Amino acid sequence: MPQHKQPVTSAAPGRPRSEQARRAVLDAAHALFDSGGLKAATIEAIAARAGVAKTTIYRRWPNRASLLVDLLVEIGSTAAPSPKIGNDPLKAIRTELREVAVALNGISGRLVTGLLGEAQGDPEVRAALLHGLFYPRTAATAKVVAQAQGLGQIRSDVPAKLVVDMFIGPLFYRIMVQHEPVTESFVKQVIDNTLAGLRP
Amino acid sequence: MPQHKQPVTSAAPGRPRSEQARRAVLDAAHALFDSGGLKAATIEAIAARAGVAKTTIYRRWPNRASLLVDLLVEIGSTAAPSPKIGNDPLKAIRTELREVAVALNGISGRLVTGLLGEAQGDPEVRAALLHGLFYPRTAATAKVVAQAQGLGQIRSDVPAKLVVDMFIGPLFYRIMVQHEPVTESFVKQVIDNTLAGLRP
DNA sequence: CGTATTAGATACGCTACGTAGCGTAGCCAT
DNA sequence: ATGGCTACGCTACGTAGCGTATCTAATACG
Repeated sequence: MPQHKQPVTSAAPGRPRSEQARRAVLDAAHALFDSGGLKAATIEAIAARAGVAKTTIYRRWPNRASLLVDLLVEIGSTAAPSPKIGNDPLKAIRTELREVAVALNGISGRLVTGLLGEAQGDPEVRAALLHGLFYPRTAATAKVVAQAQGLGQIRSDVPAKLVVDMFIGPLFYRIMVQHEPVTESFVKQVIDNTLAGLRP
Repeated sequence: MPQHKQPVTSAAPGRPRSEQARRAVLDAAHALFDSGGLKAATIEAIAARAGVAKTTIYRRWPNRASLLVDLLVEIGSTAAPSPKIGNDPLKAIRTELREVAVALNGISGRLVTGLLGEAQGDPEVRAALLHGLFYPRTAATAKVVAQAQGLGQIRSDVPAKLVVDMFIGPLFYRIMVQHEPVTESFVKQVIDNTLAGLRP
């Protein structure tokens, strides 16, 4: 390991990046999206509001979508932390889905919807969304499902990924299309009726 | 009924709108979206390709999204016709969902995703999508579900709309996020496992 | 110090939007 | 036929936002 003097986080030469600038940008983006939706959160508006030059933004993010993905991941991970491993997987799943529903009903839902739209034409945005948000969360939930399968609470011949999508899909669908609201009772019914078909 | 001479569709004064122009526009939009995705289907590109003036487009549609919604409704209604009422509702549901999956895997899926994204900031686009696509289709499917409930194939205490969303949701979710493909086997598994929890 | 890099501030070229005005084309009623 | 009305294609315009280039000042390290 030829790493004599350098600490693991070797300080880069030159002026370091201002964490304050980064925060100001993300906060400004958050506020703008909150009040005016996706199309209000332009790079120029964000820069103006954050008191930051456009170039500072472009030094950190290649485009608007990447910035908003970062924002989404930040919001999403605080709003709905990964499910904790307990001794009652089914209960953990219920809690998790309720939290996801709450998050989706908030800013995250609109943001995800908008970004997924933009991701259609931009593979990098799609990749950022998948790796930053969907893969980690799906994996975490799938883990709990697998745990439930180990305890014989869910049939083991059904792929965990499928189960996760059966749970999340209906919530997501309603959030995206907005034809019906995602209420607590809706979440409960989806869980109950889905679980009924998955018991051994 | 004071409508002596006039036919029901009284001819408007002035030069009538060219149906040919309309077709050319929609076809051009279709082709452009097909090859280059949402961001390739700009108004200017569509106008150029259709051999039509930009103003002609703006005379008919208030913005790009409305145009594309019209296109989507056109594609969607031909690609996946409304489910036919047969004497085996469960089979009809399976057929319907398979067709929806095929349509979503094609152009419609990308188009819907993109438009739903744009619909976030534009209530009119959202309304157009709901009334042009989602409401009619959901209602048609819900009807078949209700029929199945009448025959005792599906529990009657579960709202038909909920059942529809439990079926469609997972497909839609995968199409939107693209974390996993929507295969025939996936559709079958969703249907089987969902139905298992909905039987009386 | 010298060097490297970021920060802020403009300015720039580009694309696309949506609008306006012009002259022409087509349909109807007089 | 003619006049009224509207759609059509064309061109040009002003605006918004993107992403880049260029400059000076600030901030770290050796």
